[in-house]
Amino acid sequence: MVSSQLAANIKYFRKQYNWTQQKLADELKVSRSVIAKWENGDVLPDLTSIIKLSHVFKQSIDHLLGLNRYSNQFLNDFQQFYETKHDNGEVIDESLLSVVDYLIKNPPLKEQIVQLSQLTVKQQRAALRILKTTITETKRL
Amino acid sequence: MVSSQLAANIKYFRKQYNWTQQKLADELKVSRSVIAKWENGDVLPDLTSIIKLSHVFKQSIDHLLGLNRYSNQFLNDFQQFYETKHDNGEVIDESLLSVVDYLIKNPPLKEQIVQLSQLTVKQQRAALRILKTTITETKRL
DNA sequence: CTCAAACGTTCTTAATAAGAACATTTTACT
DNA sequence: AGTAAAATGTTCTTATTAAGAACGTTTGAG
Repeated sequence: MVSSQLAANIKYFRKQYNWTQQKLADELKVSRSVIAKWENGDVLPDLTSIIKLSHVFKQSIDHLLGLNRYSNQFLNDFQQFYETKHDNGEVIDESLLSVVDYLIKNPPLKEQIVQLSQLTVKQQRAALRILKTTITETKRL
Repeated sequence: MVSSQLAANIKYFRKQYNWTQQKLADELKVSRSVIAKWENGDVLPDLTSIIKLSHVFKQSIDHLLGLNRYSNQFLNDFQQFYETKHDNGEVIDESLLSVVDYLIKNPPLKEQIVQLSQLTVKQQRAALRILKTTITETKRL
């Protein structure tokens, strides 16, 4: 009940990699049966295993646990820093801060944005439309 | 040995809040003695307690554990700035700030990322794959 | 210097994760 | 559909280890 997402996420990410439970067990150096138990929510992985999971799946632990909160400490620092860089009165809005935090936890997404920024303006607009539709449709499911 | 930082961080954040071990224990609803053991690295908090710690201290779990995988490239001034705030040597990745600049100039994209972040992890992964494919294909034209 | 609050340690108990072995389900192939 | 093999789920036992209580030690304000 700590994190019902964890079980599902382990299974999900394992499948993303096309791994069997045995393969994942080998990666983490644990028995296969315990993987089954993690994925079924019978047992919570101990901290060592959670850290290993976050490594092999390249996910932040918070993400793995399905906790999408962010570090206010970091955001405060970022805001402070950013304001000193743009002390001409440019305003940062709240959502930018949460987006930044989100991107930090999702390097693959950040990388795509880098790629996106290198397209032509026209291509960027097209890609944005597709993204928007994708998200809208996903939410309707 | 999992994370020697955790012990120090618990103590550090507790002191930031000017809390006694007893106060923290009350917040987490655990005994005070176990807090002492956490802070001295004698014992690792279980997952439930770790999640609670990340809540009361408003820190991401990765941050609390002292795991920072975005460690190699950091924009120099932000790194300096950040290091003066946290002298524990944690880092953020370099392309982040340029991405931020890009997002500031593209509020619609920023808004889509906000939307994206509110989907389930699974949906996020799916959407990201679509975005990735979109960009890759666009570049081939 | 004192004593009270904060913190550290030891010992025991309880909780729970790990692994092995066995059972079931799913998949691939005919 | 039928079958064998691979993949996954479950049970039971053992071992690990965290939690709490009680006691000991340090620290700091006066």
